[in-house]
Amino acid sequence: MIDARKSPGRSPGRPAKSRVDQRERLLDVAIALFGKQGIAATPLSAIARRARVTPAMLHYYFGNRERLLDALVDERIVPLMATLQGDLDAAALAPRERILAFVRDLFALLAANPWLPTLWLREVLSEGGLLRERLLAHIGARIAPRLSGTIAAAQAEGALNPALDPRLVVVSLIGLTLFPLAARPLWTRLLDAGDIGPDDLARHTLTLLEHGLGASR
Amino acid sequence: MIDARKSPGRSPGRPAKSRVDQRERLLDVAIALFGKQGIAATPLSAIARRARVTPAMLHYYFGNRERLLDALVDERIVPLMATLQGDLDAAALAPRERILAFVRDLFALLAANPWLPTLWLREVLSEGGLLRERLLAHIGARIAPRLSGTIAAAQAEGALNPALDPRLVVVSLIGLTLFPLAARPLWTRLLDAGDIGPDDLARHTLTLLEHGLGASR
Amino acid sequence: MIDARKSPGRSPGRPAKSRVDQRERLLDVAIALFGKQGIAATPLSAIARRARVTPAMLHYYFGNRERLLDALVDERIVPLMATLQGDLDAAALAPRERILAFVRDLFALLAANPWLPTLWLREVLSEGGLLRERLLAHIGARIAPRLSGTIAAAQAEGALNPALDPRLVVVSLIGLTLFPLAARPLWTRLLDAGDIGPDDLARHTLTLLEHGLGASR
Amino acid sequence: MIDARKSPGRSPGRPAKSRVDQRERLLDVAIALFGKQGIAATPLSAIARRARVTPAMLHYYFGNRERLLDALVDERIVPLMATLQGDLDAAALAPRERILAFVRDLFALLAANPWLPTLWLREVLSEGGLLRERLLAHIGARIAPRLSGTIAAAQAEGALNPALDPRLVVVSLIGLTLFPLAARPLWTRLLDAGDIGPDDLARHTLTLLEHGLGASR
DNA sequence: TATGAATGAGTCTTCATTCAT
DNA sequence: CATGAATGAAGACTCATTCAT
Repeated sequence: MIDARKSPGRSPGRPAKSRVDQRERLLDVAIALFGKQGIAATPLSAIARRARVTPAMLHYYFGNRERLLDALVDERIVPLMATLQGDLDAAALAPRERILAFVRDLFALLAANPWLPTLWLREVLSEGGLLRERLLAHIGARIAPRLSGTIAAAQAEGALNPALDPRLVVVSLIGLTLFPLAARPLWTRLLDAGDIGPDDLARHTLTLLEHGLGASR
Repeated sequence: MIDARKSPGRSPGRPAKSRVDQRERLLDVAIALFGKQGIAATPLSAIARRARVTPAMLHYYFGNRERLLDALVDERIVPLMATLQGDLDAAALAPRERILAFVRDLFALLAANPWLPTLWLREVLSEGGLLRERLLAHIGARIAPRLSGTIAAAQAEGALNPALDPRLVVVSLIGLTLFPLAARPLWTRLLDAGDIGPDDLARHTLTLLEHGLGASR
Repeated sequence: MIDARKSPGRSPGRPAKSRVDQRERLLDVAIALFGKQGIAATPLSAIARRARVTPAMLHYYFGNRERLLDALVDERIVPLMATLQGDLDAAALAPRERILAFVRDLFALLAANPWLPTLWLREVLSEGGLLRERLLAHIGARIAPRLSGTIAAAQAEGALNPALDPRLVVVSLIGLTLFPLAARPLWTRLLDAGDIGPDDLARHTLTLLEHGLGASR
Repeated sequence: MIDARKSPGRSPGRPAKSRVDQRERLLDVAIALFGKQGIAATPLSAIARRARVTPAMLHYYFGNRERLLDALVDERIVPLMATLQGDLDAAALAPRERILAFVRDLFALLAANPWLPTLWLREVLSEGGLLRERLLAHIGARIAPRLSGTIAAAQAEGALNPALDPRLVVVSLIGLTLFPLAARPLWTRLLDAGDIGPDDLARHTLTLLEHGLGASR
């Protein structure tokens, strides 16, 4: 399962404000703003203001802008991907089940971290995205091959239409999960869809995938 | 069908350099860079350098940054959308055919204008995107309602699984077209998929949609 | 007497637009704007826009900004001062009468050229004024000595309090004429004095000069 | 009485450099240059150069150009006006005495702050002056009505020629104080009046006000 | 005679970064 | 541990000026 993560709960009452806590808080603020406005459009001073510290303190904690991004990736984004990787490795499940678990957990992950879909779209998937190079190695090594491997296995088992290119199935999976969540504020407005929640979305996608991807019988 | 548009062919050798030509050339350069690096991350000086003019000249032609974006939207993006709108209006075709034509033309449009998918992802779909407000009205008025209307019509005809929410079908359509093209450089690298062209992608998506969206029989 | 000058009347119907006319028109516009906003705050482009020509044409007619100012001084301001000089030279009148004529004509001059008081205050009298050096020689040679000479003569005749320093009388004369007219928009607002016209002002000043503030006995 | 104010005396030798001191120093430099050259003609870079800091530091202390002007008005100009207001409120004095005290203090004030007369002429009294709106409210509320009220009271007491319009007396008072001081560098040169000091000027003006130009009988 | 195209220099402003305290 | 002071570099924009046509 996926845990919401968010800022590490500091039980009020304790003196709090340990060096580590402060650091986490700054990362929280940074990631929220980066997700909302994009990294290029978010100056350190904006993060500092929101966190009610001085810009100098961001340097104190992270050294410079680049290293703040490094920290963001290493401490906030990469850890989130462990679950997904786990789903794909779960040897106990049939390939088809593993894929469905992956999609379900991906939805949960994205819904639990609202900053993630937009950030990913803008800063990882888009050319010139500021987190791209930082994450490529990781995805390329741990997620992508496992995912396409699992899909190929499902096809071998007859659980998936063998005519489809497994690599394109990967692409489609992401396009049907990440994208709808990232664009949600938009289509909510545009299609008057305030009533559609992430769960409806997940269910819709799974239906679409199963009927679309299923061997025609 | 979709025409590539790009810069209006100036046969090299002729002096050319009319005011209009120059303007078009600057828009070409601007849109290419905006697509590649994002708008916020592209200073006017970068556009000027690429076009081998001074930044002052961009002001000469467009007044200011905002108005450059206005020009981009009005002269380059909005016109592209006429075809798509036409597909959805084609009263001669059955709803199901109209949807397929829309997807096919959308693919063609995105493939012919390589700057478009990323730009759209970053600057229209993402919160805080710099073209968002400029285009929302247009999409909301001309594309979105026609598209979901056509889908509903297809369902009424029994050509589409009536259990699906038409609004979510819209979202899925975009997620399966715009997104894969925008992210292509990425997954090409990640999945070692240099051999997959836009046509393969289009075919794959149409297959997926037909089997997924089809009435279950 | 003083003539209103303003732009040289081009009777509509004639082809007009001779080179000379155009030049005059540009000077009209320039002097009006300079008077209203100050010279430093008025770019050539503003003058051009108001005159419905291109900035390049201002260069065409005047060469550059400096020379436009030269033209303004030589062709518009210096000629206005001839009357005043004449008043002071009028040998037929007694000194006291010459002074009164000077004040009266100064008022008329300033009232007939509404741009003049502010322009003079800002650009001649204030340190760093942009017309200062251009006009100093002229005033120093033709107006100032004549004026203080006339005052001294009036004192010699017993028509003026001999205890007053004639040079300070000069200063006071200007302070009681130029200044009230330049600041009129302000005190009109501030003192709710919309009903006070230039004539009232002139009458008041002459009274004040002749009798001071004292109750008449 | 009026105190000279100027920059808060930092005895050279001590490190000083407190935030407040630096700020005051920058305001000193700014106000001096604005007085000398006019606000529109003084770029921040000129102030910075004179103060031997970078332009960025002006932004550090004041945020932007507008706010620098605000600070100037609030911290340097408005406080100066308290004395004048006090003079007019002094219930112990007869109206006539209050007016004389006002003129005397106004002279002292203007003489002690050499930047003030020109600045006021150019930036408050002239149309389009950059401090105009910022100060109008203040003058309109605190100075103007008290002054014309006091004048009317003096007339009621028979201490002032009742034929004069009190509002025009206000204007004349300013024209005989502010203007001569603002234009002093000019008439000093023009009338060869290097020997006339502010005190002579004050005395002259008071004489003139009380008796006019007329020979004493 | 007049101007469209173009630019260099300069202005205001923002921002990441440094450093002494 | 934290920050106030300060700055260099860069960005958007304005403007006087030039020049070929």
